[in-house]
Amino acid sequence: MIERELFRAGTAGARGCRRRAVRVASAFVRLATWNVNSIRARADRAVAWLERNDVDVLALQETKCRADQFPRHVFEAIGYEVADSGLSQWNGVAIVSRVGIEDVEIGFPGMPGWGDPPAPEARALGVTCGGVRVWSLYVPNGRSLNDPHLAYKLDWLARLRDAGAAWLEEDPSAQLALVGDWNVAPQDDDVWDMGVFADSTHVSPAERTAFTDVLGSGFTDVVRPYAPGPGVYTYWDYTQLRFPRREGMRIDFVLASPALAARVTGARIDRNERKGKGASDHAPVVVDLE
DNA sequence: ATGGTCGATTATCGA
Repeated sequence: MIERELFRAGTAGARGCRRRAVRVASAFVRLATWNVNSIRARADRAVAWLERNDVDVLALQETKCRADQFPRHVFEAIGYEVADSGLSQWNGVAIVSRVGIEDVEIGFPGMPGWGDPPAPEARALGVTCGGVRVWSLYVPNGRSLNDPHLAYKLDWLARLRDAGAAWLEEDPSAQLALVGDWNVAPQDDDVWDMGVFADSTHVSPAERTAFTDVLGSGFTDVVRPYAPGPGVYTYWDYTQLRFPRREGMRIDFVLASPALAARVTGARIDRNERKGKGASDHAPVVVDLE
């Protein structure tokens, strides 16, 4: 981080200039994802968190606002660009970046829809930031094991796997990040008590297989090695005193392509951000790159 | 005690 501050401040000496030559190819170093549960309710908190944590690119989920309602100005005021999927009052995602945003794409190729508008494609937003393709994803909630929303969720994940495989086939050296709220707890340790989830979504074999299939198409969970369980979660229900009781779920993930995974130097889940009045029910997940 | 809490849109619904 010291090197990086020198680089940004332009105060590095001759030795720093050599570092700069190396750093040019690595346009950003800190990537995060956060289900904010309404960006309007959380704008001040999100801005304070960004500044405190020196984050370059932040993918947001559950923005819960139309494009015209997104509080762009508060992010632009601190030097971030904003891309917003903008179509849904409920399921929207966004990406804010201080290293620029290019090639904005709403919805991934083959992404299935659900019913009528508000547009289901708002669940996925792809942008390129500093040579890294970042997808902010809000995977559908299956609601319950017999609900047609679960079949939709499984289809959605299967199509995402297909898209991911196609991107990597086209360019095996691509730096791709699939980040967001996956609404899947892939391992038993990713919930506090499997007994509670016996007949619930998020832990069903079908959902876990769908998630694992995305990994199988060439992606890696780059956070788990730096934040191993058990007892490590990214979400705690507002009800039932779940957070103080440490009863949560690990359902937010950063999946990286091989070229991007090779750049990862660290990761953490910011559990502190779940504390206090005005918190989202999800914690931010942060990945450092070199 | 079969709820408990948020958020958005308006007495419910989704998470």
